[in-house]
Amino acid sequence: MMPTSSVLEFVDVEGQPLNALAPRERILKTASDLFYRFSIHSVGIDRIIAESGVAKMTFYKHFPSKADLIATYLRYKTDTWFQMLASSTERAGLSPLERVLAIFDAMEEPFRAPSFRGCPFVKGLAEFGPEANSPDVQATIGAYFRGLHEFVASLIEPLALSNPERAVIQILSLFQGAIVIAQSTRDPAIVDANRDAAKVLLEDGLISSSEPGVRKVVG
Amino acid sequence: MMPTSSVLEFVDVEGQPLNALAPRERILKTASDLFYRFSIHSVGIDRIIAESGVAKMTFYKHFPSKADLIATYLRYKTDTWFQMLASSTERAGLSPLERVLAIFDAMEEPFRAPSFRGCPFVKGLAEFGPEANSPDVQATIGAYFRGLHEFVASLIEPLALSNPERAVIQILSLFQGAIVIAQSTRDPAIVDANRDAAKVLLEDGLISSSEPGVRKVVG
DNA sequence: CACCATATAGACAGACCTGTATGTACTTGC
DNA sequence: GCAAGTACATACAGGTCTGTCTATATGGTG
Repeated sequence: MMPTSSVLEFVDVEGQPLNALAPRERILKTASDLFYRFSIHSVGIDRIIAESGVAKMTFYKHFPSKADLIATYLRYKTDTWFQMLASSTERAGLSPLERVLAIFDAMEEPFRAPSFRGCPFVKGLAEFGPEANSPDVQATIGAYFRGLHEFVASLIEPLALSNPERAVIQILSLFQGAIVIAQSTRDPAIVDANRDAAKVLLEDGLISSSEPGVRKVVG
Repeated sequence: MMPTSSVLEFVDVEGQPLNALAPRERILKTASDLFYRFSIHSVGIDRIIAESGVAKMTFYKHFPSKADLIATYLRYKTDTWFQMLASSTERAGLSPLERVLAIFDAMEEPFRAPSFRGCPFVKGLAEFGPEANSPDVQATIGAYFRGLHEFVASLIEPLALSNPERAVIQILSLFQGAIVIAQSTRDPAIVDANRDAAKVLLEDGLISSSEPGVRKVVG
């Protein structure tokens, strides 16, 4: 299916009010907002249907079950988040080190948004842990964390550190930790603090190559 | 063992089978286990009552509402967790720097436990965020995060860093980040990695006094 | 023994949950 | 105009949720 245009061909404009979108997008946007603001278990199908202005049968035509909607919601969050990370890290003129640090810049804008409520995947894992019975949802969450790990690893690899895997989990910790701190204290200063911390760690001999000063480089 | 006494009156019998405990303790232990393993919203009162082998009226005599039980559960987790942190950081012979790093040692054992499911308060915040309608629960979660912040601040204060507040949130990030990483990857190596990262950061001129090489305390 | 606090057992109300069923209106292509 | 596809509106089934109710059993203390 094409994005929004398969049914209503004139609704190709982004940022339209909800009732101008095709039903499937209305449902997904409404669910995404409600799941993130509140939590997944505490938001029922009926509410999503009511707030998206859709009939119940229409909902179940597009999403066979609530679990299906949840997984779609998490994939949607994954896509948009990785796009933000990519656009931050792929800006022209960044050195390999700066590219790693750019993931912290990507957080700044979301943190300042009043609607910020933490990491959707940490929240998802809180509600759908190993003992849950929703393979689709759990797989989507797992895919995000693996994807993030690989993404950071790919950024760190060009630095040619002596212990890159260790650096990856340290940077990931600063990254995920920043989200938790920002969520609980609402202080965006954590972004600068952790970007600097990451810089120190990456430049430090502990995790970089044992000969300080030898950097493999790029421009 | 006294700090927990507000919640647990006669817990001198650790490790006893559930049915040897008083009803209130049976309820709290069962609820604690279920809330943490699954999630709070997905575990109903009926299940807690069934698994703790208690009558419904007995439950509502000890806990006026489910929200009351949840808040008590979180206070119980707060108490036990701060006790672990205290016992790790107050060991004899530790330098001020080592005391800060000791909070990472405290995580190691919980991480290796098969029952480890992440931070109960991050999970709690995922289910009872700012828009929830459970003041008691939200207050308990907020109290934990403030308490942890103050605890780390009190450990860092003796180091006499030039920007202690910045160091506090960096260490907190490594701490909370380690929990998230451990939860999603199940790799306890994150503990050593982040303890070392914290050491580097604390010893680095960036967050210690601005004249590199001049270290106020440490040791 | 009587008294009382505390426990168990289980029915019940009222709300909410997911998912299905029924029927109707609107648009589009032939 | 007609058939097919899509969406809307609403009722309903069957289950679960929290919290209340009644009735009964037990154990310690006077």
